[in-house]
Amino acid sequence: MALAAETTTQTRPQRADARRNRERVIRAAAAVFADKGMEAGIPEIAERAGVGKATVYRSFPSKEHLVAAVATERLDWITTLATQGLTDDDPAAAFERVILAIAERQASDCAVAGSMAADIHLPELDAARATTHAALDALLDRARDAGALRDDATAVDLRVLFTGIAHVLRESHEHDPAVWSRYGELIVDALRVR
Amino acid sequence: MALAAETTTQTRPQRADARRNRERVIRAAAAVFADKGMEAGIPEIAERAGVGKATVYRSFPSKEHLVAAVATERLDWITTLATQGLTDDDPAAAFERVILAIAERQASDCAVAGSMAADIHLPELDAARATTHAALDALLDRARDAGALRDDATAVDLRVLFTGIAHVLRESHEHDPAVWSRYGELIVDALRVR
DNA sequence: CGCTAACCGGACTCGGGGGTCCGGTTCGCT
DNA sequence: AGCGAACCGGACCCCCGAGTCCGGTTAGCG
Repeated sequence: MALAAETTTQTRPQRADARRNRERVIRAAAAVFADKGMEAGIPEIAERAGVGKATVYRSFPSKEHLVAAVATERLDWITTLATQGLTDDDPAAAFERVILAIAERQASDCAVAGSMAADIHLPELDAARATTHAALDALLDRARDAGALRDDATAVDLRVLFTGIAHVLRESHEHDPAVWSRYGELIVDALRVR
Repeated sequence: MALAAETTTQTRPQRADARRNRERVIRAAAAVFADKGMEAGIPEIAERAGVGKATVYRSFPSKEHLVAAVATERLDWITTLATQGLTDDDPAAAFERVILAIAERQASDCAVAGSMAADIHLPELDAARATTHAALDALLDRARDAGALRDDATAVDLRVLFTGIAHVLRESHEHDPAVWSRYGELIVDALRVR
């Protein structure tokens, strides 16, 4: 019975220490991915969690599953942000605010862009991606209908621009929020109607 | 004696077959890098050149040297393009034309963006990069002075936007010139004055 | 308290890419 | 043609990260 709802579906009861370690691992992974990006290694995550590699693989069958878990959190965050933006009175300003908020967070958390860029296909992650994509498209549509964006702007463009820029800035260890905000502006300008 | 000037400095005379293989390797590398990006492996390049790995390492002490050789060619091409743009009557149009030309070539040659993104520091390559950077900055300055670009636009922005987008599009195996031209436009729009 | 199932983690294998070595071959000068 | 130096490439080494195994440990129920 004990079908206590967890963050993720938990079919069988586990021991308390196992549950605790799973949480430690996912926290450590989020921290490491935030610093180094999704390409960070499992050994580093395990060490940061104060745990052996095997323990990581106990809760997450492969590295992809671990990445997916963190990425899903970030995608859900973006979805919430974009959905909130839909209720804003000024569609163009709402769009800009959302992009800048994402860019700002990315300054201190590489996993934001990483979650959009990850080339991983697991049901959980695909679903989160689809939801985020839909929310962003809605945000774009509203701004376009208000005459603020170019006709062919899509959420794909957003992903390409944002994850691309993020990739380059991460390699140069850029963490200055001002720089990130500025590139957020550039993205907005790129999609704005001429 | 025999100090015949080569493309790259050649201190000692080599045998003809060695010289021929060097050329084959660099052609193969350019082709592979164009298809797969600078992260392609040496084995693949050697095979494409019809040569063993060791022969690759005979002419190029490390993979970085090989990448640098191809990257320098591409950077020189960009430099020529940008320099020609400087003589154009319309600074804004010249800027746009150059960006679009680069984007168009990138559609079928990943090494263009790769040459700007490569995190390699060899004298030859650093020099080429500096020259390209200067030429692009001059192009930007002229367009800005004409009132076409935002005040803070730099060649660094160009590199960040272009290599970033290229990175994402390469991963999705995008080779359609139309798509590339469109992203070229987006880059131009991003840097345009509002 | 005691016992068993579940869990833990250090040590292991496996695969792939960069870089090197040596026995056989070829160039090219005489 | 003959010969030595230079060159060729298949086989090898090393490192690093993903993923697995087993002997020791601990939770937690009766």
